[in-house]
Amino acid sequence: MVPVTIKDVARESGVNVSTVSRALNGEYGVHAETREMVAAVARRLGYRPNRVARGLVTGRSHTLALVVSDIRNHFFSEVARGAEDAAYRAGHDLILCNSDLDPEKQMRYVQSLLEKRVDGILMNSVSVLSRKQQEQLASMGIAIVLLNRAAPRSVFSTVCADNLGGGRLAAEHLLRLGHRNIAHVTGPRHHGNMTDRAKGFLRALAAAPRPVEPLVLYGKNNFTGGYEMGREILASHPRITAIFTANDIMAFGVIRAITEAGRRIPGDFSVIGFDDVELSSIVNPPLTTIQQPKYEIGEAAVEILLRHADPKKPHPPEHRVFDVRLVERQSCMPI
Amino acid sequence: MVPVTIKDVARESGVNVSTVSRALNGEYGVHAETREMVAAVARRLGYRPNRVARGLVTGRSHTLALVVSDIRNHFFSEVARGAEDAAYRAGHDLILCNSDLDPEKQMRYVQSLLEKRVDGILMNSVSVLSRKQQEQLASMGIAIVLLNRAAPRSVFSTVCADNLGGGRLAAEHLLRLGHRNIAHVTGPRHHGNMTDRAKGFLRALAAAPRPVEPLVLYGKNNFTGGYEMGREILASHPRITAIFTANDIMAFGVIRAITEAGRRIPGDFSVIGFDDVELSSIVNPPLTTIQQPKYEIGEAAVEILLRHADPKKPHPPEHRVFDVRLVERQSCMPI
DNA sequence: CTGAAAGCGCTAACAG
DNA sequence: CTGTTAGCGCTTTCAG
Repeated sequence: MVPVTIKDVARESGVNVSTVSRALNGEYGVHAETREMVAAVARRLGYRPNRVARGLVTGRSHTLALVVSDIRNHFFSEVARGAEDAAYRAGHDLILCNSDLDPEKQMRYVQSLLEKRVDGILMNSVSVLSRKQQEQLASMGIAIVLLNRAAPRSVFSTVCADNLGGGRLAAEHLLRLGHRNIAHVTGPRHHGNMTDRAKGFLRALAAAPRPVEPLVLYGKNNFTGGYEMGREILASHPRITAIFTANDIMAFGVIRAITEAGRRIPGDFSVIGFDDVELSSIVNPPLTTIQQPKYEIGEAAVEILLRHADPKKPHPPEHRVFDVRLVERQSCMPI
Repeated sequence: MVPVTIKDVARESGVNVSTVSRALNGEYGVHAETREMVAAVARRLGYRPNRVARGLVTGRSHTLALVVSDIRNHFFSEVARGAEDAAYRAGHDLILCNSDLDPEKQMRYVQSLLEKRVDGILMNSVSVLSRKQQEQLASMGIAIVLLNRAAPRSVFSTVCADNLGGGRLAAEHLLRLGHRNIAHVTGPRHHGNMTDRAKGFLRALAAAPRPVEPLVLYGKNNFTGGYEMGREILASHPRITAIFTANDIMAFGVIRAITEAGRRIPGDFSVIGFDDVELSSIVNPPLTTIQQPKYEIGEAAVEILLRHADPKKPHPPEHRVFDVRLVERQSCMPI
């Protein structure tokens, strides 16, 4: 129960602790026999190196952290899985933090992670933070990768999907189907990713041969928000025939509002979402949506993080953007 | 960039490091003035205590780990959120591990976590492990809480929902609606929780005034599994009017098979699930299901873990079972 | 190839 | 109330 240390192994095998250390870490300059003997003793004693102690001297904890708003959000659990797999492959652990997008909480987490000497932090978004907090973050001397759109001037590395392109894809699809009375249902203003989706969408609609100007509704970026905005469309905007929502969950809310009112999808309304959440293929009707590679985003973020984790050789920030694609299912039809 | 240590603070404030330590940790026996002075210096220098150094001497890392099969599973992301919140409140961090139910991988994780000196491990299930591996685990001298049914003889603490009772609730509901040709769609045999759900279900059906013996189908416990078994029911068991699935995702698969065949829910088939996943209220029709308190399970598991984390005062294993409840939505109707 | 020794940053007796 | 002194378990010069 009381853990066996490197000293015990040294004593038991009649060599010095430094030799044990070298032998076990496969360093150069240990006689093969010695190495094997030490290894045998270590195994016999059930020796487990104490990584905390090692971390203290090497300065590297082999631990990364993932700060998301809420792991229950399917997007983040996908990202988390990709990140954890990548971290695992590299021999690192991943600490999970839920910030609820609360700036205070997010900063507290970062402080605490810094005290734990994590090698790097993977963060949801930093847009809720004040300018000052962001500068503070940047000056902390820890590797940080952000999970949102590339801000070219940002000192942080970023990984995200091509939200702009995704918005465009959605617009082109609706246009192609002949819709001209179109609504865009999105989250709060200035929500980084969603803003880009809206921007790509609006631009593509404006660039059409016969430009269309959609109705844009802002609300909560969840099921309830979608539901509420769906009801508003039903009540006040009778000409709308197609709706693009900034994420799938909002689409589900919109769909609920519509079907509840006895209207049909895609018969009366075409709706297209964004994300391609697991359940998008399961709902009825299956949702046409823009897919973004969530797992790969998590993986890539960790890979970048690891590349930047060594404070001795600084890298310039990297910005990686993943392509998205249209997944046609059954929630859209020609006008 | 080079971190400031307790020594720097000591030098700068003209006291000994031990005084700094005491002052900053709010221990007894430090002159109020001294404490404030030290605190001021620490703040000015931007001192951040190095927790790994502290952990080395105190023997406590203030880190817990959560080993689940896959965080993308909604059940686990709920549990993870509850666990993380509880850990955060207690000043602990949570390391996330995905085992894919692979015994080797699971044991490797545990080894690695042990080397990191985590204070406790919260684990999915241990049933995939061999008897020998389980004993090994138990003898490692680390606090472990399991997320599955209470095995009274188990040396591990456990937290789970009342799966037996949940199965019973489902049976009673279907019986109450007048169904007598009933199927149970479940996962692989010997899947701990699901086995209990089946058991509770079968018992309640057998205990009815006019006992009914259901058709029981085993398959993959995911959407595809549900879909396949749904098709089998359609093809080979024409008399079935009600289906209880061992989880919601399988219910979605069953529903898909049924609606795809042009049959209606709840008109032709009543279906009831288990879990009350977020999207159960979103699908069409909204799914009647047995709700288990996922978030609370995660919370409780961490609380127990923390209680057991101090190796100096051992506790006997705790077994906590959470009540479940029937959530009536629109996927069931009287025969 | 191996041992001795220093020290990572911090806490915890033990004196004073 | 505060300073001195040992380490925690490990890696890493530096000698030998």
